[in-house]
Amino acid sequence: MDENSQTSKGPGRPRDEEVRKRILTSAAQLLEARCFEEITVDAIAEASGAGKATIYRWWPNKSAVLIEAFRERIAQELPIRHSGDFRNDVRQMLQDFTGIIYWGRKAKVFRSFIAGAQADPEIAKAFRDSWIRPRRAEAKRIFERHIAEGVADSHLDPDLAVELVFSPLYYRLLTGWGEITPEYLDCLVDTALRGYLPRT
Amino acid sequence: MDENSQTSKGPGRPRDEEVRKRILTSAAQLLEARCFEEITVDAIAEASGAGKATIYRWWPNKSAVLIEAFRERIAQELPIRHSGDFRNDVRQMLQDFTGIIYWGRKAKVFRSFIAGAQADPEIAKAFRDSWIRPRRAEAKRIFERHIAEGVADSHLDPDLAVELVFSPLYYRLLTGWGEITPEYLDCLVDTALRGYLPRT
DNA sequence: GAATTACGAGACGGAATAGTCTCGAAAATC
DNA sequence: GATTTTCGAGACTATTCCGTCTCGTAATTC
Repeated sequence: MDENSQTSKGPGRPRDEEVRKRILTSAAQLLEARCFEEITVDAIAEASGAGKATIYRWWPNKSAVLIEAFRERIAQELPIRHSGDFRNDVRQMLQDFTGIIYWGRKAKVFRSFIAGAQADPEIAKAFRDSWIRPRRAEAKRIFERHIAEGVADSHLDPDLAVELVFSPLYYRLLTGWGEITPEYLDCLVDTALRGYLPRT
Repeated sequence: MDENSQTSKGPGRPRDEEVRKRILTSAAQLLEARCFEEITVDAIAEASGAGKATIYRWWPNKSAVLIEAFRERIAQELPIRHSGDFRNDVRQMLQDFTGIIYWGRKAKVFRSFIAGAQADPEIAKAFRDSWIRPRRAEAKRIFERHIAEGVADSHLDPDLAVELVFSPLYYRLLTGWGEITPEYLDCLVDTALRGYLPRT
């Protein structure tokens, strides 16, 4: 953040932004294969073709590199589709989400990050800020929309509703109890949504 | 398991079962304070007053000690109370559960174990077998009972119902998003159970 | 009492790795 | 061209910790 301002200040060779990007890309790729603890600074250096000293010139320590790699390369936007149908929207949302954190290439990254978060508050905060918060906000909007349209119960707390449908996915990802299949998502949506419809 | 049979076989000093218990107790205590990776065999030896060689005579490696400590000292039974009232039973179940994994002294152990499970399938299996499976079975019985009595919907899948109410607790434990308060449990039960009542 | 095995204490080997430092070359300012 | 800073490469320091081994002692069998 502050380092960038030095880039074109005084004399001396300017810092190479390309190197920084290469390091982040390599770090993100390593996160897809190994867990947080298993990734070494030497491995990041070798994979990116950078020197270790260069890595430590951009970041204060290993965690900082991996956290920024997560923020910039992993936790990207997840476009939310709005079909108009309540059940469809929720179902689609869960499927897209599962595609990223469970079925996809990056599933290991999420497991690894949540694992790391248990011992390191910095990692926990980064995970919440750059992944959970935006995802919750998007999902909440869907529920609010359907509540406003009268499709969902007006007494429904959209925050809680989001939490209720998404947490089973984290549960299965992290405990390994049961698989997440499309059929499972169907059951999940059916069961959860029954309580969200307006009372007759 | 097999070692025990040697205890009173041939000549030589018999193995001291008390030492084994002391080691497990110390390991369990250490789990309450530090995370899985931070606990060293030396620390277990020092805390229990045992020699390192003795530890390695009982277990093949560090993980095995901690896993057995978890199984024998942490994941104990959680008595389920049955009041007869559907909502009460579920509410009480969630509260007792939260008391152990979130509010209690042992909360760190659970976070640590689930973290460890992400990188080590042995830990994952131990956690599922000695904690998740029995807990799910107990909770399932409660739902089945109320389904049989007609209080809960006959179409309700008890397994899925259990998963839906418990996973938000794991979610908050592991992500640190939001606290688990008694009020939160109330909302959770209210919202989740709305979908579980018989259709009119 | 001879043989055998477990015990506590702790030395030891061996491997891994975070972060620093050194070096010569490259790229910028003045 | 002198100076300054970054770069890649990798040596180096310092630490940590698992698992084994040794030693003297205690407990048990035969």
